[in-house]
Amino acid sequence: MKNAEIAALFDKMADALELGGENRFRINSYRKAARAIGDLTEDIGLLDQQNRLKDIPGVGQGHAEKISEYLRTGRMHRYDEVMSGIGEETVALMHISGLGPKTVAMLHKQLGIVDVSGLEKAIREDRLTGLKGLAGKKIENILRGIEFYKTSLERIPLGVALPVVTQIVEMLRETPGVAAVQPAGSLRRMKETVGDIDILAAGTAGVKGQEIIKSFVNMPGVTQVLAAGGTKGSVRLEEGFHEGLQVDLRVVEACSFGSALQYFTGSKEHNMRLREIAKKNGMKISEYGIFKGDRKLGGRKEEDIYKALGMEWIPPEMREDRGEIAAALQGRLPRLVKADDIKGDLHVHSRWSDGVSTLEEIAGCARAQGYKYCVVSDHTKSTRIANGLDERRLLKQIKEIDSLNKKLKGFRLLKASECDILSDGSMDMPDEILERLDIVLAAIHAGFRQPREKTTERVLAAIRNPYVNVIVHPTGRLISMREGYELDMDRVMEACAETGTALEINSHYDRLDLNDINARKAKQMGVKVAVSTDSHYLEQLWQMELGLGVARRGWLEAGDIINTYPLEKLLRFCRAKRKKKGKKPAARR
DNA sequence: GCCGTTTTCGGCCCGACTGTTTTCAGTCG
Repeated sequence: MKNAEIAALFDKMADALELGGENRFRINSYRKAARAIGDLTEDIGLLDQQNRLKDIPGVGQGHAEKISEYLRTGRMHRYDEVMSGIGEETVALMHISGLGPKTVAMLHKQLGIVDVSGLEKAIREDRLTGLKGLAGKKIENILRGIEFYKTSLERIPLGVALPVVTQIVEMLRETPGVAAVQPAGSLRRMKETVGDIDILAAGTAGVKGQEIIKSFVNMPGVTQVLAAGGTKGSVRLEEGFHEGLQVDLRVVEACSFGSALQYFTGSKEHNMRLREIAKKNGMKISEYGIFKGDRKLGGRKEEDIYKALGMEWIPPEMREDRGEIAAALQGRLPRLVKADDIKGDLHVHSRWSDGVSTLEEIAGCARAQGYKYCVVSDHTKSTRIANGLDERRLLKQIKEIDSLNKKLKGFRLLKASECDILSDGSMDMPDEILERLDIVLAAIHAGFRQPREKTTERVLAAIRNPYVNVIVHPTGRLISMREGYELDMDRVMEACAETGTALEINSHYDRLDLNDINARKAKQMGVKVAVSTDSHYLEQLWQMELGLGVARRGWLEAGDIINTYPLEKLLRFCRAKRKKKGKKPAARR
């Protein structure tokens, strides 16, 4: 799949064009195309073969030709053209906070600066002073930007940012004069990683925004104040919170809290689309409200904005301009799954393998969480490093769970296994043992570097096993650490739909696997999903929240998710596949 | 460079903050 590669090329071309002072709408068309290509679940090569490149939103004749050319020849002459005379490192300078296209272009032209080290040297030699718009403070800011750029290029996993935000929000709630506080931005949209944190606050009557901003930038943990005006404060945090993490606070009047929340939640693409619609209807949206002429139609609540535009309120997780606006206009938004729809966790490890808790502790904690059941799914023997169970130990665990269940009323521990899919596609446990389990999870834990075709066949073999109910962490990716294994997701999902096998959204903050795009694809292909935490200690059970975020970003409803089912229905789902045993699945295409 | 209830040309979101300026440009989200 060349999708990511091509998306990156379009992004780089957009940067280079911006640097060249190109028409901003043209630049935007490259960015839009880059994003749409990055979001594709289909192989862009396949789309090209089927002459469907122009079906991609934002890809017209011109972009389609560039993509085709690249797929055919491995080159894109437009790329070479826009990058001629300018290096990738120079283009990357624009990503330094405080530097934009104008300044980088000027530095390049007047001082011949082409990369970060050249820029640092020029600053040391004081060669920037005297250039138009550059003086003491500005240069100081650029230096700080360079420092930050060098230390932290990566976005932070949602699961790391969320606890930090909770802490800051609590601190703000206790600040005198604060009437309301709410996280916004990509964090509120539950995006898997966040670049910075946006928080919105409203003051009580008579309190000046400046006072709230002042307490915000003076809170403990702040190492650097980037801005401190009357409506906006921006800081970086020290280690302990998360070194270098940027947090922005906006303060608005209560009468604009909803419109500001809508605005600062984004995404940018979603908001741009809304504003287009507003404009067509003679309205205007800003963070202060929605207006027709001088008349304010609303802004106190977020719903006001959507209502004025004739649509339902759209849940934050859906606001990515992926069709949610059309759905809202037609009143066809899905009723997204909610936390209290979840009846149990389908993937938890005990101390029998590499977890730390006993069976009793897991049962107690899951029950306290309000769950009706919980799956104990320890590793199998091939995963030696995790103390995987062999047949004898698994049989022993089954016995223990049976006897424990007799003592539990209104709650059940489910007997299970996170069984390895071996490199030849066979299972790490014989069918006679799997048959004794309530539910069987299957996973790849080794042999990541197999070619796409081989890995796909391996997973398909597991899906065809009549006892396997869920393929867990299906792509094996670790966020910003490891790409997943190569897998033909179309064939995997077809086979899942056909056999009644579910795919997991693994909620561990490093995984979130399936991701949002694949989760939505699963639904479209009629595949059921399991949202589970893969907890190894009980303090991780909260991460269900992260997996639910992914599910909601994938437009999933309770009915799409098997652990919203009551116990009996879940067990029926698992047994149904066994009954199909003997029926040969259709030959692969 | 894309797109079409504005339809093959003329649009394409909007405002705040900073640091520089002497009325505003650049950057950011």
